[in-house]
Amino acid sequence: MMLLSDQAGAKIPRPATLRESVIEAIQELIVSSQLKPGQHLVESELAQLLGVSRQPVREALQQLSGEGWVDLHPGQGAFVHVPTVEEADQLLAVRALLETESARLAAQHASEEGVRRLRELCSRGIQAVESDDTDAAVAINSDLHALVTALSGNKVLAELAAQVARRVRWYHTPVARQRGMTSWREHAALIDAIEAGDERRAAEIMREHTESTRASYREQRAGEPIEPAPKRVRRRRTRTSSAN
Amino acid sequence: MMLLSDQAGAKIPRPATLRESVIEAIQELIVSSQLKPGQHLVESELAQLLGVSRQPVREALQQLSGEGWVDLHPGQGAFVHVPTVEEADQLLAVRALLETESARLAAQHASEEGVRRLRELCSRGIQAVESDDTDAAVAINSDLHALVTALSGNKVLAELAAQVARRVRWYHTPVARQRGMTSWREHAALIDAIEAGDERRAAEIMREHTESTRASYREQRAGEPIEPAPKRVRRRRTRTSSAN
DNA sequence: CCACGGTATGCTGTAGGCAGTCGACGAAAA
DNA sequence: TTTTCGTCGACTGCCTACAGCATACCGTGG
Repeated sequence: MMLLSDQAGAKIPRPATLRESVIEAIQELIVSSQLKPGQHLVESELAQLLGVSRQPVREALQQLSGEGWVDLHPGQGAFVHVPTVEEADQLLAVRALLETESARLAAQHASEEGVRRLRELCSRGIQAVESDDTDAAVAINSDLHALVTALSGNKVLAELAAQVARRVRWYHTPVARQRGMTSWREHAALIDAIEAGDERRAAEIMREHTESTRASYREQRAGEPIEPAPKRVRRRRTRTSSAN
Repeated sequence: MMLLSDQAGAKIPRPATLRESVIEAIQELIVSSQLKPGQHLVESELAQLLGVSRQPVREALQQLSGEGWVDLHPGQGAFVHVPTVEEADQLLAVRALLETESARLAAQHASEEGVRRLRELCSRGIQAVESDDTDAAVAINSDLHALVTALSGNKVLAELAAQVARRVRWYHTPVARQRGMTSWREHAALIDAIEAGDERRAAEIMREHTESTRASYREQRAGEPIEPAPKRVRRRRTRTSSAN
């Protein structure tokens, strides 16, 4: 009987509700800048674009609003959230805080199995950097941080950290690519500390690690004040609606 | 012209969208235990109960799921989240973390005006305790903590803290009432530290303050293992639907 | 008596449609 | 020319309706 479903974590790629698909699609459109900050998101347009009805789009927009991707103005609709430099810094500060605590707890609770998986990810990350595969490096970096939060044993903390991390990635994806190999040396040191159960050191390393990311963001923000003035405005009504 | 709308914060009591009203209504039903943990929330029933259509209810449930009040199981519907002792502890830990950092930042940035408002709340809280008005005391306590997070100057942090605080309140409303006057002495000390700009002391006081709440929760949890075994199950189908 | 498959039912997920509302545009008045 | 009011258009918010699915019931066979 129980032959099936024993394979833990081997969940069938659920047909996933349309809502979830739409959420991911819109997130993708936002991070890829196809939807620009401040832009008015018209439900019917998105619906048509994605080939679904308005309802899943509505629900997706609301969920995205809950995670800070879009701003919902009652009676007016949804607008892509305009990332402020200030807000990005605050986000990075919160991330630093959450991940530092995660590292501390991970040092307390991490199992050998967990440490093994950390090392696995770390070596794969270094490999990716050496072969200049920055995309992979960034992805593995995220996985590693996510694993640290998971190993903290505090699910609430892990979930919050994950949410913040997602937003951070949108705000300054390019920055993450800059620190290169240095970052992975810090990762290795972090794992050592976790394995040794040295919570103080683990926390300190993670703190410096995340704060240096924050500093690196602050440095580069001089060059690009993000966007000039993306005023939130309902899209002008198409005068001559001939050309669609 | 600009005569109106100068009065800051005097926003017209919006007719509020149905969705928001429904969200608050369901939250109220949950905290008041009219909807029990693990219970299957049928959209059409809630809709009828609240006198609205299914759509606002759906949207409300999804938003509530995002904030951890209900769990959404695709294809099965929404279930009231079952609060675990373990999870409550984790939530309190996260709250302690967020508020400690808030206190530290507040000590750095708080204005005189802010400190004044803190003292105002503190004295009102003491007054409430002295007149045995626990409800008011709890409310003022929340306001005070919220104000501290606001004074941190980090909006992201404040928002996260607020979200966590809301959930905490559901998990152990009764506990908060126990610590009485002690809690308010700690508040006063905290405000002193913030006014003095002593971030280290402010953080330490807040840490002890929130951690003692956590400890107080842990102590009392021996008596009531919350609920026996509220299995998540779809409600049985009504055999004879005669009696509607 | 237990196990298994068929059937019915209630629910969710999605679509389409209607009314209310908000903003923009343009004309009239100062 | 500048300000104010009326009108129009489009979009959101909500409701109703339908299809698909997962579960519970129940008869039949071992």
